[in-house]
Amino acid sequence: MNSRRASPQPAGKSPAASPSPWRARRRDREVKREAVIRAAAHAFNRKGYHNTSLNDIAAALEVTKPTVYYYVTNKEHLLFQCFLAGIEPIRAAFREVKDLGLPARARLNAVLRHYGEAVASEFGWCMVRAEDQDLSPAMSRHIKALKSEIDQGIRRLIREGVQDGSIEPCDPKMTAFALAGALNWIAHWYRVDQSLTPAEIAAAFVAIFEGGLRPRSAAQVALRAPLKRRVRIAR
Amino acid sequence: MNSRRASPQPAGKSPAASPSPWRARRRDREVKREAVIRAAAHAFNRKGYHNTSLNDIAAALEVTKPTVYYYVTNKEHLLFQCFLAGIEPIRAAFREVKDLGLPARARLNAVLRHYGEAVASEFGWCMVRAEDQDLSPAMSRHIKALKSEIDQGIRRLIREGVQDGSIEPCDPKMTAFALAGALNWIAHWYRVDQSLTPAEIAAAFVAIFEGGLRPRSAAQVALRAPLKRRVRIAR
DNA sequence: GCTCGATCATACTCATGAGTAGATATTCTA
DNA sequence: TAGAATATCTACTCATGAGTATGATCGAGC
Repeated sequence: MNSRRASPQPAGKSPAASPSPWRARRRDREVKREAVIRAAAHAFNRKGYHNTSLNDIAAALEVTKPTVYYYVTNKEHLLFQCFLAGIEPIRAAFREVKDLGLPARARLNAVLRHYGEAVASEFGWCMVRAEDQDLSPAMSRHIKALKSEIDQGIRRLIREGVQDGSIEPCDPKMTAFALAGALNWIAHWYRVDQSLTPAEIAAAFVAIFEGGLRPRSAAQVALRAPLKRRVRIAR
Repeated sequence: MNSRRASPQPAGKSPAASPSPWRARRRDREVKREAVIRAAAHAFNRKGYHNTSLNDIAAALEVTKPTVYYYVTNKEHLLFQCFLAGIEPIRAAFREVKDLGLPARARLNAVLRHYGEAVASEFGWCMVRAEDQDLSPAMSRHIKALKSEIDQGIRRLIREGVQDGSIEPCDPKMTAFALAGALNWIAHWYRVDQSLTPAEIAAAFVAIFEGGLRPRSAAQVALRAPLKRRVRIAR
């Protein structure tokens, strides 16, 4: 669509040389573009996608609608950008944790903590709530693929955990749904209840997932080798 | 608005006598009204609230828009009716379980099972996704109150469980958020993945909540005695 | 000072969808 | 069978919001 920027080398200049006057301009433009995306995320967060008009977003930035369209191609792309901003930290968490040599449950917990924080972030709503229903088929496929990547990553960690004995045997699919669901839901209530930080919430949730509701007695935990958490009955 | 039904006694007839020919008529009307609500729930389910027009709903019923308006006052009320239909079984579950003399965890599990089934039901989407953002302030308050009632009910069961020793000590608020969130999220994926029945899913989730991810050895499960003081040393 | 491209505003178009006014058809009762 | 409810349709109004055509402005380089 927008092809103005298609040829960044004005032909005839030395290619690799000087970042040239554009660099600054570009950065400037990029900064504004990001401001638009942040403003959109904020508005979507508060009022929902459908109840937010591009006029609203423009007004929040103290510009007019065509200005917004100067930076993004349309509303759907705007949502998509918010989605990407929200999901990227989660993908990063998977990469980060990959080669740490930890047992799978520890890796899973680390990922879930990042996941929870991402959902409670500015872009959490957009990430969690970008629905097929609101999107063109192409965009829907794209988003679904990214979501699925996360889902599969969680399932894989669960499977690995069951194999290395750090996770109680369970159905990886259902368990992944339960974990992700609980965390996703944070986006629905965090807005109104900010008594905890995202990190605290994520940590609390991970603790709940780990232990489960059923009370556990002290003795047994010890006999699982590599674990450090202890429980004691104080009579 | 619609005041045709305002004076059911045509003045001059004996008031308390004969249920009169109206009864049948009324039932008929009620049947159609429910059909409208079901059709709406179905459409909301598939395409979301904002992407469903009343024309769509009318078309699904093979009538026209004004006919739909003959049975419901507006789109928002329609969503509200769907919400009520979805949430009622959950409220019923609380009542049902109340005087059963079970330990709190068993009562909680029963409620959660019903909860999960409700979310996976036809009206699950509407119940879970009826957002303040889409509703008038009055309606929003009403829905929030009903949702809060459920939330408080779950928290109460958790607290009772911690007291009677059937539930591991935990923060009731966070735990309730985690449980409800995981179950609510079913509404997002059940549509596309129907490999399990709602009851099976609910049961699987409850099992996950109970046990947690941390492996537990076989022996210990048996020794859950009535009441003991337990202290957990975390980290 | 002039030109050119980047940026932004004014003032539209156009489609969609909620909700309604005012017929018309149907059915039940007297 | 007249007439009164009841039920449904045709044909609108009206507001909103996405997206655009077009022109003004501003700053950098010559």
